[in-house]
Amino acid sequence: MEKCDKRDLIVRAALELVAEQGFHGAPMAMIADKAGVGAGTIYRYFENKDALIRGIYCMVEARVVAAILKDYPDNGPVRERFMHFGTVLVNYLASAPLELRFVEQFHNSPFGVDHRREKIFGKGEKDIISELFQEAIEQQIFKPLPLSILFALFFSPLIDVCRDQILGFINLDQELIEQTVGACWDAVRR
Amino acid sequence: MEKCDKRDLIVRAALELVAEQGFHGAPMAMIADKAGVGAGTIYRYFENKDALIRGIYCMVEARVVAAILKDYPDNGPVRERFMHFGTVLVNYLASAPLELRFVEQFHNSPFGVDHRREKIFGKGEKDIISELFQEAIEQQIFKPLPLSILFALFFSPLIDVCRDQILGFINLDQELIEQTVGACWDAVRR
Amino acid sequence: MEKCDKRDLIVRAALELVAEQGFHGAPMAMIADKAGVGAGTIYRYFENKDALIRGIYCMVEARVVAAILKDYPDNGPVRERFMHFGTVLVNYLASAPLELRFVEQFHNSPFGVDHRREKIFGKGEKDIISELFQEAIEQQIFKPLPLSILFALFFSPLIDVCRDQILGFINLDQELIEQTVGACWDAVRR
Amino acid sequence: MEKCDKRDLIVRAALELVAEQGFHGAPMAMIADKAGVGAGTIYRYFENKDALIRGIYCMVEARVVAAILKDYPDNGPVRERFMHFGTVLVNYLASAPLELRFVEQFHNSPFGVDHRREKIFGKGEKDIISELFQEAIEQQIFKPLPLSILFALFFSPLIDVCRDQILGFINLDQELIEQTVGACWDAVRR
DNA sequence: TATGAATGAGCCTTCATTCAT
DNA sequence: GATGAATGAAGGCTCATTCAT
Repeated sequence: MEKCDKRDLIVRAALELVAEQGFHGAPMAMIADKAGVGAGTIYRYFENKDALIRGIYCMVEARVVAAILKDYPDNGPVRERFMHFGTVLVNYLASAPLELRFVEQFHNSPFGVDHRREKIFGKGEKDIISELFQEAIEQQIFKPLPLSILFALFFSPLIDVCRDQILGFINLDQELIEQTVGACWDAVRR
Repeated sequence: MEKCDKRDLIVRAALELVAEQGFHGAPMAMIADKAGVGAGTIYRYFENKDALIRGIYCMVEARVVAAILKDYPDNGPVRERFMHFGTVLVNYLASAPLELRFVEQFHNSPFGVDHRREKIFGKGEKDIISELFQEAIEQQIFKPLPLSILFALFFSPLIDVCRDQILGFINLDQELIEQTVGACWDAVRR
Repeated sequence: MEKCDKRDLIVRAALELVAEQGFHGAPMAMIADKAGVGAGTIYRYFENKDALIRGIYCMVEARVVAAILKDYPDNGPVRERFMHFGTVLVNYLASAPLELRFVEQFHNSPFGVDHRREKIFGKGEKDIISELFQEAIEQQIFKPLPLSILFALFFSPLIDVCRDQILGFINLDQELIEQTVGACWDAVRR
Repeated sequence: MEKCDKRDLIVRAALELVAEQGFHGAPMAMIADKAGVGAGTIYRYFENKDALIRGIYCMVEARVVAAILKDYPDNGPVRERFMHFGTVLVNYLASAPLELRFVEQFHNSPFGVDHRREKIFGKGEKDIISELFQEAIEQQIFKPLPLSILFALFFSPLIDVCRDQILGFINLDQELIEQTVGACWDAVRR
């Protein structure tokens, strides 16, 4: 319990610092300080800073997936399920600035590329989202494009929009979110 | 001549290093080394590392814009002009891995946010692309969404796709490019 | 204990280097080396080089004041008290070459001017020496001159003499010291 | 002519920068800039930075001596001649902040010590001031103290007072100057 | 297990000096 | 003679990581 507790404190502190200040602004000592633990303690839970960063990413990813899958309309029509994905994703990220900023930092770094490579060429345990895309392609609901292009068409704009919302460049409301997700749907559907 | 020569060597070296190794992997000494100049020389051309990075970004941005505007069908129908933008952009970026990787590093950093803020809230000298978007909105060709959302819908997937191409995750050909750009068009058009 | 130990080692090393080689001749790395600590360790005890220098100065000043106040004839006649100040000061400084050289370096530097300004215009917590001067002025024992001029008349020659002694330009003994301090007394007294 | 002109420009620029910013604040490039010459040009007139500094000191010293000897009452009584030295010196230095600040920088540095050593133990070309001190000692007007102590008693306070005037810590007028020089006379006379 | 002082390699930047023009 | 771009050693400082307690 203790162990998990500290680990969590460390992760939270690092997440916040990286999100707000970038990797540069998150030295281990500062993370430890913010977490209220000794600097050396971090190394009990993570082999080194890279491992810590990757650990945080996994956690964030898991949370996002969990959010998306909550109330997921398993048996609804394809469009409804995609709209669910999109709106929940935007609602989640737009209200989780730290997670979003962190993820963006992560994606552009040696980490990001490796992680993406792993994901695409890796053992490929089927996840529910990929499956849904696959299904939509097979049912000829989606354009006959490679999976990763469809991913880009559907998710990239949403993440960008969340970032702009967080940075105060736009002001999302539910209607705007639905319109935007709808636009992404238009991009992928036949 | 000499002067331009050195400046250019420095820029190329820095671009390459940042693109391949990230900001972390591009210390000034290494940039100087790769450029074949003394470490101090960089500071004759750029006030400091930040200025160097920003300088490179501006150069890359200018090049991309130049590429996009080449053979731009000024008087063609809106859709044709957008397709031109999209395909030229993808062709350019997919064949310019260093520029693309650099730009992505740049966008996620204090630099990037500042730059974006400047662009959105700044003096706002009308650029040709914004004008085209504006026009398409007014003509009710585009969905009635904020400009920055339309930008995200149209450009984000394209850039993501270029990245995947460069990293070898997909294999673009002209047909695929056109289909992808077409999908982006579907996202923004009414 | 450990902490004080290292801090002290650093201070000693810096004092010695600055005294012997000037500020220029005392890079942080060399100080660390001489102190037998890592370069980074210095920054655990002092925010930066400036703070280190100022810290040393305060320490030296405190030591000098302590030396001067030892056996101070609180209730003796004014002249005796001044002679005490002068002779003890010279004896102390003439036997503390490092302190003296350091203080001289310090006085001529941005530090020195700031420190002097602070002292003269600052909150002005009354120190025992200023009080004694004030008393001597009020009792019309001293010439009616501004305090800082009296300070100069009494202390400047003494410090100069100490420096010459240390540099081997003269050879002080107790008699000479007393004669010199007596001369300074002649300068300030009516 | 040209040559002397440039040399002078360089000296003036360096004097000003060193006086105002200290040695740290006077890089060769900045001196060259302020002098309106090329950086390399300085090296035509001075072997290196040290030589430049020493050259400036010699110039300043010569000017001060010249000022002191102007209207020097060759045949006046000893006291009058000393009062002349003192008052002229203070008047000169108090109105020449750059020279004074420079000299103070110079004195506390490897330069200063070497220069002083040279002066005391050097070939010892008799200068007019030393001669006057010597004379006063022999006539038993002065206390029987070593020459360098008498120098310290007479000159140190005056220079200190000038510095305080320049830094705005006191406000000298002719009467105050005379009183102060008089006090210095009291220090050295029997 | 937890700590945090200590480390030292490495970073960005400055600047005295040189040398091709 | 004059220039100033180029150099690279050196400086102040940071920070991931270790280890004695």
